[in-house]
Amino acid sequence: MSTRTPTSGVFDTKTRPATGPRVRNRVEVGDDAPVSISDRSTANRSALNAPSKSGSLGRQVARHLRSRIMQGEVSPGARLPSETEIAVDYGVSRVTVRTAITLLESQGLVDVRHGSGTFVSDFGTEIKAGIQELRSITETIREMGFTPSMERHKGETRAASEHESKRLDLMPGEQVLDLQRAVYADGEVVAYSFDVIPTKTLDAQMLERMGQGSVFEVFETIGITPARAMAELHAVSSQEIAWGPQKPEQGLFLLLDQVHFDKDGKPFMYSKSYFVEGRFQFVILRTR
Amino acid sequence: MSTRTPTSGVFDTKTRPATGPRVRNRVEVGDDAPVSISDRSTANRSALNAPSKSGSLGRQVARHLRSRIMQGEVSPGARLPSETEIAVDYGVSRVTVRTAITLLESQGLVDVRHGSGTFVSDFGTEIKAGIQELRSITETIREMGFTPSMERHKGETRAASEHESKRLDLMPGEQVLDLQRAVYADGEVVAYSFDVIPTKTLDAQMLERMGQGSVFEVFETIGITPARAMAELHAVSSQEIAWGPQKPEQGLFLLLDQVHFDKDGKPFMYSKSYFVEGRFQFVILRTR
DNA sequence: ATGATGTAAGTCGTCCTACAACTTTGCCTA
DNA sequence: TAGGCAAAGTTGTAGGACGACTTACATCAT
Repeated sequence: MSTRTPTSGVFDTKTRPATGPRVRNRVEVGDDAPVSISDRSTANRSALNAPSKSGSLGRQVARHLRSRIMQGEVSPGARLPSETEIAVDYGVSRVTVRTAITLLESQGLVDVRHGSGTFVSDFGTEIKAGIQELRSITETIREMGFTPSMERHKGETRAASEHESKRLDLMPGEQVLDLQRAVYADGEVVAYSFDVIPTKTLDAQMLERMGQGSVFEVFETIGITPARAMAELHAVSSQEIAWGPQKPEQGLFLLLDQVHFDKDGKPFMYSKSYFVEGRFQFVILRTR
Repeated sequence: MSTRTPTSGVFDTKTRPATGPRVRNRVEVGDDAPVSISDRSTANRSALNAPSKSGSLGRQVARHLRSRIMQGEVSPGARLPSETEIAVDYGVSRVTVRTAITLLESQGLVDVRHGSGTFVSDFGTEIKAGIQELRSITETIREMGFTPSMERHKGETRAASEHESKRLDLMPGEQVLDLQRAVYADGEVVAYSFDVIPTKTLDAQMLERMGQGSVFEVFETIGITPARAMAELHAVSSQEIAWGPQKPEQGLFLLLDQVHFDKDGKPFMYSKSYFVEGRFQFVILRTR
């Protein structure tokens, strides 16, 4: 933020130096700042190696920028560094930065204005609980600042129903793991989760681990990366869904009925998540 | 449904080998076809002028490609023409095509595979009723293949409530138009819509027109373009919402509680849309 | 015949350079 | 003082080039 005007004023004949209006501290890149790999200017380049080396460079940069924004490094409404600066910073081309920013913009996280700059969306950071980002329930709860936990109510293998077979693209009668769990946030029930997982590609050990932690983590270990989910939304009023002492009185739920696909487009899980109305805020950012 | 047949699809007007080396038995458009507006090779260039000249070139191309895909010009699973071909076809640079395709990919409409091509997502075309695309209810109904209509139940100006003032960023007690309408699809009620619109920037004539057709169209005429909407989802069970002969028995609704913003981030409408459960299918494509 | 292998063409990913279009701001002029 | 001009900074688009990846096909060894 050091505001240093190029006061060198080398040439003041009669017309003022051709200094630009904006007083921003430019870095004078072109002249005396050769691009060195170990240079401070490419500080963020290495940061891409650590956790997020999957996907194209553009996606990696997008992920990294996203996390920086989410952590509040740039406050909502504020301007990001210019595309050129970011490019130098990460040691990539401006094209790559642009694809990254295009992604962030389509997520509603930033707001690109031609001729002016790229700005952090005013409510972009509130979308943490957004549905459109594909992440597990526990992940979402954690990002909202609560402590997630789960209680297994049921976990057995059985034959898939006709409806499930259709959704999961299975042969009739194939075996599936039927997992029923209650999801807690800070000790309060927020959802009841019903997962159906084909057992074909799983061994007994995997099945056991499914019940404990995050189902997605187990899938990761066997090379299945969730890529997309097709979700239907419904309002449900029923007493047949919940259980336990915290069973909600009115039995009103928001149902997320979804099929999960891996990166090859193969369905690998069918889940119905009944969110207790009022205890979990769903937010969607709709864009053009 | 999701039987992944690598369909040789109905995409190009010409036939095309599935994938691979593709010995270029095609028409060799790019070479001897100087960019002429009336030329066949740039047939789609002019198509951009008609209805969708707003936004950057990349967005225009994205919109046009999107509509082509939605109309079934390219069947799900089939490959799109290469980026270079599309670029020639539209008379734009490959950079522009890439930004367009990046947008479509982030919407889950297509699936880009490095070294192979860009493919129409297997379920992308089923997302017509998707929430994340910002469009009016009537628009959505029309895209689903039904005929939309509306019946105004109430339309009066009054002072904004505290809750509404907060959402719309108004001074306490400012005047708003309270619009209550029933939304029909092929003659069947699918939703009850409650819109609240600040009257500050509207004259009497506008207010009258709001009640008739699409509210968004009226906004368009005064230069307000909806850009984003922040929506909350809720399950609601109540007998106080609906009216008329088609009032649903069980009173179960999916509530879309949303604030609409223009391109400058100013809120201009607050609306609660109660969708009758079971009559309207909400689909969300969740991506990483 | 069969299977492995190399090769070539096609396609997306990234880079570079340059310029156009737009926005902001200061300064100058009228 | 009000208005307009100009320059710098920013994003948008263009064109060319090359690398990385995928796939079909020809070739070769077995």
